[in-house]
Amino acid sequence: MARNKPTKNKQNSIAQDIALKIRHEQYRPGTFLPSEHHLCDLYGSSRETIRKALEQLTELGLIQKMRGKGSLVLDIQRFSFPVSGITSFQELNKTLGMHATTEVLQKKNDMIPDTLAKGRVDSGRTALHIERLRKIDQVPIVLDEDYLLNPPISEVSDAAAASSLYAYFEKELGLDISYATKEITVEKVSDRTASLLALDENKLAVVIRSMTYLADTTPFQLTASYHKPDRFKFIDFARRRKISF
Amino acid sequence: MARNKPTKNKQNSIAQDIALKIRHEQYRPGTFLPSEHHLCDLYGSSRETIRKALEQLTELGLIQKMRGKGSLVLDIQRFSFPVSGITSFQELNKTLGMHATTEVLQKKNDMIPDTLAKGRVDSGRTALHIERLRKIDQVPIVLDEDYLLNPPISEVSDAAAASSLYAYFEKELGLDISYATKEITVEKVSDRTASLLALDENKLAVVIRSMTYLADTTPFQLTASYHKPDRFKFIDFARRRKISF
DNA sequence: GAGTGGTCTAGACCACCAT
DNA sequence: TGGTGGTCTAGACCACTCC
Repeated sequence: MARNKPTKNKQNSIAQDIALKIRHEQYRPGTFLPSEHHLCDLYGSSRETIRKALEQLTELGLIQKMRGKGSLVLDIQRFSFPVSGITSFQELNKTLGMHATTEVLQKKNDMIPDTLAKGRVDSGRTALHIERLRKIDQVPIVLDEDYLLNPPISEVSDAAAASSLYAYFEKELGLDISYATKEITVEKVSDRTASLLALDENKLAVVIRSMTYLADTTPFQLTASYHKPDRFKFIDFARRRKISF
Repeated sequence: MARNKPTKNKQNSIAQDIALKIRHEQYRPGTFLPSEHHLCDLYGSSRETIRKALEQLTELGLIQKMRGKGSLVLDIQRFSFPVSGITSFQELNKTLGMHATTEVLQKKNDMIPDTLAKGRVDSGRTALHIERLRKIDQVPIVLDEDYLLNPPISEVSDAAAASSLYAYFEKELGLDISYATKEITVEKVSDRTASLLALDENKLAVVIRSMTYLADTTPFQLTASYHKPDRFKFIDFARRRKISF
C-alpha cells in the first residue's frame, strides 16, 4: 500500500496552478505575472511562499524574474519543452500527444550487467529485467532495458510494464522516486538490438544509461535505453549556476 | 574553475563554502552535514538562509536531505560529475583536468543559419561567427560554431576566442548570462565538418544546438557543437519534479 | 515616489527519526 | 523524548525600474 502520498503543500499547489494558467494561456508569453504582492492576496499566502512557487517555475524555464519589473512568462514552444529530468516515456507520450505503443519482450530475473551497475550496485546481483520496445506509428524507436532491484521491487504486472512503471512505483508501491544520474553516448550495439530497432549496417544507437534512486538514496532502477539515431532528440533547458563545485 | 557570478549574498557564499568542503572531503560522502540549526550558528544566519543554500546543493546533486535524519553527502564520482547545465568547454577542461587545445578557424560576420535561429532571432541577421576546433591529445573532438549577436556583443579578441568566451562575456563585458535551451541530435554532417573531425564514412556526428539568453531574456549566443560520436559523453543529474507543466 | 523583485530574519508548528 | 528537516508566516531593508 502507498506509504508516501504526494506532498500537498501550498507552494507546490501554487506553482502547479500558475503553470496550468501559463499552459492554458491565461498568462501569456511576453506578459508579466501578477506581482508577488498581488499573488499573495490571490492565494492568501506569504510572500516567501509565493517566491518558492515562482522559483520552481523559474527552474522549469516557464518564467524569468526581472528585478523592478516582474515575472515575465517565457515563450515555450510546445514541442521544445524540456525532455530532460526524470520523465517516463509514458508521461512524455501523454504530454506531447504522441501515439505510441509499448511491447513487452521479456520480463524475468537476470544478472545486472556491469555497464549498468558501475560499481554502485553489487555486481552479480539479480534483478527483474524488463525489456520493452517502443513504437510510434508501428516504427520501432526505442528499446528499453530495465533492471529493477529487489528490494524494493519484487514483482511487476504485465499491465504495469506495458503502461507505466513509474505510475506503478509511485502510486501502487508508494515509492518516493527522487533523483537519477544519466549518461548519453553513441555506440555500436549488438546484432539483436540493431535488428529490433531496424538499424543501418553501422548499428549505431544512442544509448542512455541511467540509475534512479529513491529519497533514501537507495538505487532501485537501472536502465539502458537504445534509441534509433535518426529519431533521437534530447531537449533541455538549463540555468547558469551561481555556485560551482 | 571559472566563477559564475560573484557570490555577493549570504546564501550563495554558504552554498559555495559547503560545496568546497565536500569537494575537499572535509564533508565526506555517506556522512551527514551539520544540522541546519548547527549551520545557523556556524554561519551566523537564519535557518531559511541555510535552507536556501542547501537547496542549491540538493539541485546540484551534492546532498540528499532526509527528514528526521539530516543532509547526507552523496557520492559524486569525479568523472561522472554533471556536464549538463550551462558550462563552457574551458570550464570543463579545467574541472576535469583535461589537456585540451582550442584552434580558432574563423572569426567573421556571417548570416545566422535558420537551423540555429529557429524563428526566435531575425533570420537574415548577421552575427559574429566564430569557428573553433577542440582537440584533446592532438585529436579533434569537437567543432564549435558560435554566432554572437550584436548587440550585445560587438567584438571578441583572438585571445578571448582561444581561451574562454564565457569568462570574457561575464567578466569583461559584464553580461548576465542566465539560461539556455539546447537540443541534442545525431546527424549526417557536411563533408567539411566530417573532414575536420576525421569522421567515418557515414559522417555521423552528435550535434548540440543551443541558444543562450541574458537575464533580460535577450538571446546573445547561438551555437552548434559537432561532436565525434565515439568520444561523446553527456552526463546529467536530474531530480524528479514535483509539478508538471 | 510608487511599485517591483532580492535577501534575510526570528519565530512558529508540523512530521519524521532515533533512543 | 529530543533532534532533525519541511513548511509557512509577517516583517524588514535593499536595489532596481518606471514615471
